[in-house]
Amino acid sequence: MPETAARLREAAYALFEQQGYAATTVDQIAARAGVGRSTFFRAFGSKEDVIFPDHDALVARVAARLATLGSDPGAAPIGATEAARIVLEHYLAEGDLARARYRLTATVPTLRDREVSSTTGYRRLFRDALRTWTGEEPGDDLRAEVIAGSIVTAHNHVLRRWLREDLDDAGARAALDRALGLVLASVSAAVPGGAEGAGPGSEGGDGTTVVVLRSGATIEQVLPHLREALATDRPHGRPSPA
Amino acid sequence: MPETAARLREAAYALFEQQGYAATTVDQIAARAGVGRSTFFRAFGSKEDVIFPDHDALVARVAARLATLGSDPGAAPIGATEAARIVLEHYLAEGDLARARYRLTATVPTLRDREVSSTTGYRRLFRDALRTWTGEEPGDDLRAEVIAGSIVTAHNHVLRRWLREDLDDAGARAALDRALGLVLASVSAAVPGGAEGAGPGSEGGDGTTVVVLRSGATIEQVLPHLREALATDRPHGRPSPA
DNA sequence: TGCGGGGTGGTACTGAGTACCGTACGCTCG
DNA sequence: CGAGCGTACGGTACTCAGTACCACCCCGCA
Repeated sequence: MPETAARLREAAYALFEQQGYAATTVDQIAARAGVGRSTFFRAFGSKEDVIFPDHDALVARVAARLATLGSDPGAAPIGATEAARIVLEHYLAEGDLARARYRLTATVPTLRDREVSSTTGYRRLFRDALRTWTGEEPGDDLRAEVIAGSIVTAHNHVLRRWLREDLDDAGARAALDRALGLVLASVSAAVPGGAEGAGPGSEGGDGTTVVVLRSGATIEQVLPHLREALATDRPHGRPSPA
Repeated sequence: MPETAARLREAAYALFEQQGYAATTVDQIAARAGVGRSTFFRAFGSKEDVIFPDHDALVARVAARLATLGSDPGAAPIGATEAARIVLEHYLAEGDLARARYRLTATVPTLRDREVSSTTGYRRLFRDALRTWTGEEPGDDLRAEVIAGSIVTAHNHVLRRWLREDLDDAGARAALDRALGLVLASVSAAVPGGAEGAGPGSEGGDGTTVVVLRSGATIEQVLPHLREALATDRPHGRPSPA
């Protein structure tokens, strides 16, 4: 926002693209911006922060959107989709600046790590918001975590394609809708819509788990393959396509 | 493995728990271990590396397991499950050391970021291994990315509960099976063709797939639960603990 | 004119990480 | 036995990010 910070950011990006991130010192950035070194660290807390400026504000906006989910379980998928779109729209609005940042983060391991770890914040946000949907308790919220992670993954997948210019703005918006639709559809099956308890018959003490991936066949069709799988003496059975 | 590195690691953990991570200098660690500062940086590339030592070796083992997936599409879920188990077993074998590391990473933001970004390696590994399963191309592999992320999330969820001592070793193993079963079940529906195609008796055109995660039970024990699961008219079956 | 506060520049310091050199120990080959 | 040689170690010196602190200047305001 302030004039000085804008000049510093501009100088930093120019030097990074020209000499590389590691080879550029904070002194050089400050000198190019015509300010002192102290001023740089006042405007941005660190050398990395000059690349990820308004990140916190964006997180806050997503949090605000997710906070409106409240109690209505049906609102979760819609709200999550809109929250993800907030992030995408932010990058679209940044335009070339976002793509310049991508070129940097794709190259410099330090910056890539920084960006990756920043996604954790979004994961936590979505997980907490989705817990009321999945009906889980904090600390035992596997479904919420998985769904949250899938949403973030789907968003980042689309975003990355836009950053690489595989997609234009409209294409990215459409792709995000499709991606989130795919994720939420495949994941909704695991959400207790009617909120039933455990699966049928949880008395098994030996830890055997049978997962039916796609039903529709009769027992008679499945049985021989199941028998074969259970007959193996290997600790883990093989999948039995039927 | 080397004697010197072990002493350094021991000294580092002792000082970190005593004074905190930031307040401990590399000089102090080296002095306590009775070696010079140069030796520390020769053994570990950085102050953080002393906490995450054999990470690369673990990644390599997972990669090796996933590399055996090859072309058989039905092997993907089992192979992924076993690959995730490799990681869990590694932490279980570490025991108290892993929990000491967790206490550190839970406290120090820098270390937490480091650990988070390290999960990216696993995500990439699983994604690449799963691409043949999902039948996607590099760069347009949304499903593979989502499934890979879900597997990693599920694993980390269980691992975290074990680190917090919510679970003992056996409980963690069982929880990982259940968690991965849940994830793979809800996600396999989105895989085109699922696991059908190869394997014994691919006459079932509807793509029903039964995965036995841990055998040991007889058919008679499993059958009633399986019948119940197949009787549901929902498109995707739920995991059926038996 | 005097006074206070925010943005600024400058100086000095700590500590991580790197480069380099000298050295000691152990090995093999002549 | 000694000469060479590679490896691990210790020490020194340097760069640079990040922090703390202080002096300054400009501005509005009384």
